[in-house]
This record gives sequence, C-alpha cells and structure tokens, in this order.
Amino acid sequence: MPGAIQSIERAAAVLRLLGGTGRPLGLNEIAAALDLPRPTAHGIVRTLRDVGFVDQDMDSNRYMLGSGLQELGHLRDRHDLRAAAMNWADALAGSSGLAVHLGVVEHRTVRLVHHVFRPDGSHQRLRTGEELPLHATALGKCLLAFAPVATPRPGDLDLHPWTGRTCTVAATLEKHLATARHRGWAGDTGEFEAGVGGAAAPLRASGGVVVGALGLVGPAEELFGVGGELRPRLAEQLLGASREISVALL
Amino acid sequence: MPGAIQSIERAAAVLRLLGGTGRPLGLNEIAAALDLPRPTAHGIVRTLRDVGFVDQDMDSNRYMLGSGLQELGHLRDRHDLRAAAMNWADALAGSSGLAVHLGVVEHRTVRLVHHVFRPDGSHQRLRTGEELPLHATALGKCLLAFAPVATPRPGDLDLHPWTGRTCTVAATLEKHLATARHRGWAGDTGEFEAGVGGAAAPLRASGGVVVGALGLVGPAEELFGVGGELRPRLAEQLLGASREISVALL
DNA sequence: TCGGGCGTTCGACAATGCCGAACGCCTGGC
DNA sequence: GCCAGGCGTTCGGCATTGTCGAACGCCCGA
Repeated sequence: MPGAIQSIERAAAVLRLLGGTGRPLGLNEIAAALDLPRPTAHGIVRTLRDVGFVDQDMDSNRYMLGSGLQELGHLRDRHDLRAAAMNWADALAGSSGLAVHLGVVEHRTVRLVHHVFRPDGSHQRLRTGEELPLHATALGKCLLAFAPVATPRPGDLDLHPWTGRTCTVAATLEKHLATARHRGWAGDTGEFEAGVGGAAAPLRASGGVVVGALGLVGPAEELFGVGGELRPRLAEQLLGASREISVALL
Repeated sequence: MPGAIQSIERAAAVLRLLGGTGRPLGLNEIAAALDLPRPTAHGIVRTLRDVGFVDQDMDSNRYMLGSGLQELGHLRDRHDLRAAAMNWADALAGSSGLAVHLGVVEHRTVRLVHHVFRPDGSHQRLRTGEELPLHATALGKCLLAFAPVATPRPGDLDLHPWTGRTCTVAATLEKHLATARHRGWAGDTGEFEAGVGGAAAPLRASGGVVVGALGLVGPAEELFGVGGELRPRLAEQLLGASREISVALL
C-alpha cells in the first residue's frame, strides 16, 4: 500500500489552517503552526497562490484562502444537487414520457446541470452545460419566481424576444411569476423555442432555500391541455419528484 | 526564482477537472485528460481523497469533488464578508463608543466572525469564534428576522432563558422579529447577558441575500433611551455602516 | 471460462521537494 | 541617519520523495 503524497497533504493542511483561522496569516505563522521550515512552507504557499487556491495581500504579504477554492466549493454544491436529483429525474422522464431538465441560477441565466432524454428513442442532443434565458423558459421563470433574492428583478433583465410568444414586457413577466408562485410551478408555452413547452418546479435545500429547478420539456401540446393548463398527471408527477428531491437535500 | 511544486499543481489540475466536468470521473479519464500515467494520477487522486478534497464512489470507483472543499469554499465566503466589514466595523466602534460584533448563521446559532473592542481602554475579552443564541441576541434576532430561509423558525428553536428578559415564547419572539423588520434593525435589552444590550442590522450581498449581521453591544442604558428606543444617533451610525458594507459586498 | 477494462500496488531510480544558509526589504527604535 | 530585527523570498546541494513501467487483482460481459 503506497503512502500519500506528502506535499499534497501539506498543501491541504495549509488550506485547512487558513480556513480555520479567521484572519490572513504570515508565512512565519503558517510555518510554526505546521512545524515546517519556512522555505518549505513558502514553496507550498507560493504554489497554492499560483494555482489560485491562496491569495496574498500585497501590502502585508499575508496569505488567505483564494477565490479558486470558493469556485470549487460552489461547484461541489451543484454536484450534490445533481446527485440528489438524478434518479428522480430519470424516473420522471420515464413516467411522463418527456425530457427532464435540471437547472440552477448562474450569473443572469439558467445553467443546465442535468438532462434526461425523452424516453422514446428519438434523436436528441445532450444539452447539459447550456445556458438558457431566465425570462423565456419554465426553468428560468421558476427560479425568478421562487428565488427572487438570487435572481435579477424582471425589470433588470434583457427580455430578448426568442419567439413571438416570449414575454418582452417586465410587467407581463411579473404576472407570470405571480401565477407561478400561486400554482407552485412555472410554465412556458413556446417562449424560447417555437412549439416547445416546459413546466418547472423549485428544488429546496435545508431552510427552504431554492437551489435549483426541475423541469419537463416537450411539445407544448403534450404538456398543456385545451385550456392551457398543465395536464394534471404531469403536474402531479413534476411536483412529486421535486418534493422528493427537496427531501433528499435536507 | 524557484519553480512551483509540481505535485501540488497537478493536484489543483485534478480538482479543477473534477469541478469543470459535470459527473464523477474514472481514473483513466483523469489520467488521459491530464496526460499523466495512471499510477501517477492515482497517487494524486488517492491523496486528495485521503485529505477529503475528493470523494470516491464505492460502487463505480469513480472520483468526484469532496465535501472538504465545500467547507473551505464556504469559509472563504465568510472571510470575504469579514474583509468587507472590518474597516467599517472599526469606524463604527470609534463613532459609537461601543463594541461592535459581526455575526453569521452557523447551524442553529450565531457565529461571531469579528469583534471590535469598545474604544475606552477597558478590559475586554476577544469573543471572535464564539457561538451566540439566535433568539436572545440582537445579532441573532436580526438574522432570524431578515434571513428566514437560512435560520430556523422561532417555533423550532430551543428558547433557553438566559436572563429574566429572554423571550421564551415563540409568539413573543415573532413579534420582536416583525418589529425588527419594520424598523430595519433588531435589538436586545439584556436578553442574553443581564444589563448588556445590543442592536444589529443585516448585511446584504448581491441580489439582496442577507449573509450576516453587524451589531453594537454595550450597557443597555447606553444604547436605549428612556422610551426603550435605540438612540437615534446610534441607529443612524449602525444603519449607515451596514449599508456601506452591503455596497462593498456587491 | 476468458479477455478486456478498470483501479491499485510494487519497486527501481532520478527528479523533484526539502531545507539550511543567505538575501533583500521594511519598520521601528535610538 | 543608522542599525537591528522581523519578515517574505531565493539559492543550491542532496536525499527523499514522487514518478511511472510493469504487474496484479477484481469485475463484468461475451
């Protein structure tokens, strides 16, 4: 059984030390805390700085955790969401006969973090990683409606008209969001891609924080009945799955 | 100029690869992506797993980002808050003549992340790192009032009676929180420590998310006038500082 | 059962990391 | 102004640690 790589272990110890101490540390403090000679600690810290995991204050020369770590931490949060949702998303695609999307807020868009194909064997392109507009998709409108503090205000969005059905007036979009809040899900009836509809429900982590949205996507006439309402069976399946995923996120 | 420590650089590359790919990776994929021989990649990945920065799925043997990284990322978020608030907190202590606390929600308590002594040269103990009760301190009530999704509901809290003034009934606490929301700050009149009062205002990051609270702490009669209202000068100073910090967090 | 693919271990060796000595800069005290 | 001390940083010899080809062991599918 080969041993661990010592320099990587030491790098991890430096990061934990910086994280556990509530202030920037000087090289001498780091070296003393880890019982390392200063040039050894310096080599480690300098490399961590070069890779973005540690920042160095230009005036005091002290070291602190870097933004590269923060980004990785947030990505890990997202992976947890995906892991919790994956099985339920698969099952939802199976029971609904539609494609399933899992999306999160990223900057001012929806980032697709998981995509289950419609289970009919038709030719489909995997869209994981794509950016979708907040105002013109069910996922986006769901996030706008249920995670207002994490999303821009409708009035601050560029309401690009993707199709003739896209909301291009903030007040109209606000009405859609109010309706979504009332129903517990948000819909789109061909607002991003003509003829393609969607419905999405929020995913909540501990404390009720909305951390993402789960959506169904397919031909609009398959999702919505004559009155424009989401078909009751689909609503039940979507809301059921989003509830189970939210429980798994606690 | 000495070079970087190669194995640490490679470890960072592994972490970025795992973060940037939306799914768990096998060793062969990691080795191929980084153009490393498998045993080399294995040594790196195994060490990262041992230090908690990488998790390995027991069934598939695939590797993904670990929870240790997530924790460090969150700690970095907190350090950002502290860095943004530090100078304003110092100035607030100077202008108010009181001690200043900066706190965040951690589990079901307030974690003190910064503490500026009252500037009168009196003997004081540094309390950074301490846990304070949410229901009995101004910081805690501020977080309960303004960050409801990140804090427990009053009815779910253990309302321990620290002093004779502590709120021990959820309905009473709810009233305090409603008052705080109305005023923009929360107060405590000796509910945690007899005779010691506090007032706290929320700190907001981008999107309006409340990420912490800034508080004044001192003898209750210095904070509150005869009618029990926070002295106007202190209210103005506290709210001014919290606004400036919130701007710095955008 | 066999073969392929996978993660993991073994051990030789050389390259890389380690670390004592020294350097250069900054600050504070005299 | 000068000096000393404290700090982060560099240098370079050397040995230890990391690297990596070869092999192992396990699992799954044909």
